[in-house]
Amino acid sequence: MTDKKLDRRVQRTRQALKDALIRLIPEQGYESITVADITSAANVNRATLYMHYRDKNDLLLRMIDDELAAFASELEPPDPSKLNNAQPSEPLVVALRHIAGRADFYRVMFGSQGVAAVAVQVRHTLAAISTQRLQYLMPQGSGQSAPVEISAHFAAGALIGVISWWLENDQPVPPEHLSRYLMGLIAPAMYASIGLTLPQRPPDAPSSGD
Amino acid sequence: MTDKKLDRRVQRTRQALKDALIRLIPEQGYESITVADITSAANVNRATLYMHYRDKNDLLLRMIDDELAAFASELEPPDPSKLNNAQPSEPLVVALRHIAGRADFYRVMFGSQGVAAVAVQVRHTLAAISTQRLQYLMPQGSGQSAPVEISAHFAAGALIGVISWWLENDQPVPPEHLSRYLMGLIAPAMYASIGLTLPQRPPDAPSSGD
Amino acid sequence: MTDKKLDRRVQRTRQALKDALIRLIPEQGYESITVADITSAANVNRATLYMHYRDKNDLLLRMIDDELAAFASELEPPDPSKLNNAQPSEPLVVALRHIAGRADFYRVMFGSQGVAAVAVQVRHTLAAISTQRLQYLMPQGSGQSAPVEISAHFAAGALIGVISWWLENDQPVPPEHLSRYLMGLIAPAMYASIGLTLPQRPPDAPSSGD
Amino acid sequence: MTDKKLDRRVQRTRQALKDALIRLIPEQGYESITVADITSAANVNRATLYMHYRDKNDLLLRMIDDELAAFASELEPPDPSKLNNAQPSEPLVVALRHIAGRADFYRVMFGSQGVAAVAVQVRHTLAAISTQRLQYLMPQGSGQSAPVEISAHFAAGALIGVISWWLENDQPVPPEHLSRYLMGLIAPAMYASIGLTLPQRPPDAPSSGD
DNA sequence: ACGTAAGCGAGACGGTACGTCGCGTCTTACC
DNA sequence: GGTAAGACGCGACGTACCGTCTCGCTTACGT
Repeated sequence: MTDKKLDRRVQRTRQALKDALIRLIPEQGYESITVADITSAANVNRATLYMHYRDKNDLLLRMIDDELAAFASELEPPDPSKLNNAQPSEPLVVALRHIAGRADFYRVMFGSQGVAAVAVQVRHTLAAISTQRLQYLMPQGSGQSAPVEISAHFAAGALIGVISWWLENDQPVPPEHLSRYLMGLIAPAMYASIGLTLPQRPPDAPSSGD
Repeated sequence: MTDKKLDRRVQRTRQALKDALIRLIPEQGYESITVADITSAANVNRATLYMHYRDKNDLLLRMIDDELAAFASELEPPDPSKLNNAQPSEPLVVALRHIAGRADFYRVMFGSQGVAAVAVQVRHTLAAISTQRLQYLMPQGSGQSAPVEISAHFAAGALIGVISWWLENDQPVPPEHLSRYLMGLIAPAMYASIGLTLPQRPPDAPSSGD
Repeated sequence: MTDKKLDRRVQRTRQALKDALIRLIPEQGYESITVADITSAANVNRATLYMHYRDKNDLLLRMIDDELAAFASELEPPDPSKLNNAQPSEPLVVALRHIAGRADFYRVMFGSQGVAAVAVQVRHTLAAISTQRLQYLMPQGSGQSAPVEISAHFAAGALIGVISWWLENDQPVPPEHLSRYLMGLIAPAMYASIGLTLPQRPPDAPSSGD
Repeated sequence: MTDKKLDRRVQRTRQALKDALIRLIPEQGYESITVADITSAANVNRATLYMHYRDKNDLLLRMIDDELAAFASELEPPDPSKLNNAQPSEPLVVALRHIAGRADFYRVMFGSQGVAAVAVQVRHTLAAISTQRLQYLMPQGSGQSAPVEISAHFAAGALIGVISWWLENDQPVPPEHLSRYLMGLIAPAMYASIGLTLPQRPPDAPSSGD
């Protein structure tokens, strides 16, 4: 889609660069990789990278964009019954399997040697998806925006937190189990978010003083 | 504490460097700050930084360590009744207020221009605190649906997600409200985690107004 | 002559390249001109230049060769009576007029932004012509005070020196006057070179007018 | 004089760079020398050159300036009797000996691989010296400026021409002889220049037509 | 209180990577 | 077959920071 009517050489070059970057990140972390490292791993001249990307950061971010676009398009329209019943959300399992497949790469990207921009972008994408789903599930009349966004970023952050833990510990549980655990945690929170936007017990005792 | 019996000049220099870094981060983001930027903002020779810190990363991480240590010591031992009642957790409000006070700094650190290592370190610290609290609350031989660590990283990630959103949007709600929203989301998840259930259905009052 | 039975397209292309180079040299000096500059000024693809010339230096030198060949063929066989009388040497006037016609070009070529190889080639050509003339004029078993080659390079260098000055100062005197001045300087030296002497003192007429 | 109160390291570095350049020029010509060549020959980091000179051209021109300044200061004030009698001018011999000592260097600089700017600068310096001497020798009353400049550039160019020939042919005659030859050629021309500014025989037959 | 060791300013330097430029070659497609 | 368009390998450029290293001056401390 992105590279549709492009010179074959261009396609080959870009793919080689992306592959090289993904290969190198687990080996030495992102920051310490130089453009020369990438291009020599891709068997391409250093200047060639600059024909296609602004710098190595641009290369990385475009790769992440592709990943996230693929993720987003994999997700079917949400089905309330599934969330309701806290059944394993198929898309989540698919995503976790994908991540497990590139575990070395994602472990670095979400770890101390990672890139903040990637985590932020992933969080925003997940939050956008969550927002969409929550609005789909939400009772029609209610239009309060802040709580929905909060819930969405809550869910997105929680996912990233758990996935990071999962990767840091070398995926101690299979994707299917992790997915079930996750749904068991997210579902009640989201349910609470939809059913009532304030804590169940409204604070009848106002916080005295401030 | 750290600088106890140190030469006054040393204390002045180190403080000037920290202040300079904190001042510069909101202005230009972390990565693009050079050692020369920091030292010239601190009115100090460039070589001087290397007398006190390994490099600019060392300076940052030592600052973050101090922050997190202060946070952790602010938190009292968890009190089950509070979580139980889903009342605003005081330490959370305190933390949010502290963050709001340095919003410019934290907004950058958790944003695209931030430092992955900082976010990771914060997440781990929060997860450690959560683990401790969950273990404190957990029924002895409980059949919790998810391992404690997963729940802890879930909560930690969720907190970071919401706080990041809060900072990115210039704190649209006061710390007290945010804290209440947060507890309303975390509590059901954590309850589910430790094997208890909350009433699934709100009494019957539809979410009126907000 | 060079391009006789060549494809018309080839002729057009080569001429366009030469014209472009001559046009560009006064504008930005030689060194800083790139092949892309030349070809885009010639409305030709960059790769096309390499079909006809090895590089931009080859293009320049071939142009200079043409110039010098034209010069040399313009010069009639030397006539002793003219040198004797120190009358303006016709070929010299012709040459100066030609140079004045392309003053912008030659000013650059002989100036700081010029090309050493061009100056050297011009000097050698002039020296060869001078050698030829001196040998023609020289008494058979003469006891000339300096070897012919030295005198020839003396004259050639002197010519270049004066012409360079003339161009650098925007031709402050017309070619005819300059030619007369030049002969007034070269003649005594060349006479001395071939062992003759000129009358040391002019009759008595002071330099009237110019 | 130029480097008086400079850091010793600076002096050492600059000298090493100059030496390296002079050493390299005879080996590979000027153009093909890279900054890396110079600095690695000088046992200095590449970036260091840029601390002291704008680029390799700046380094070269500053060296030439030093040379020319040294030359100019070696010349005693001109003495008319010497020029008059066409005796070997001592400074000229000194200069030729100096050039012979660095023949490899100057052969390149004045040859096809040379730098136009150097030849131009040398010519201007020589012309300035000649102008000064001619004005010193000239009859007081006469104030025609053009001819003096022409004569000066004539002499300067002639010197360069002969010296270039001398170097190209591996100094076939010793400096003392060359100096005598040169004076034998220059003296009559300069004498003519001073005594009479027009050719000895004013053209009583005007050049018909132009 | 004061001499002296330390902290520090100034800045040269070696080193590594950057992003850019220009070259000469090559492929692909057009006319 | 001569070109246009443009990707590419190559190599050098000038710049930016880094971390280290003198070399002196200044300053706070310990006796």
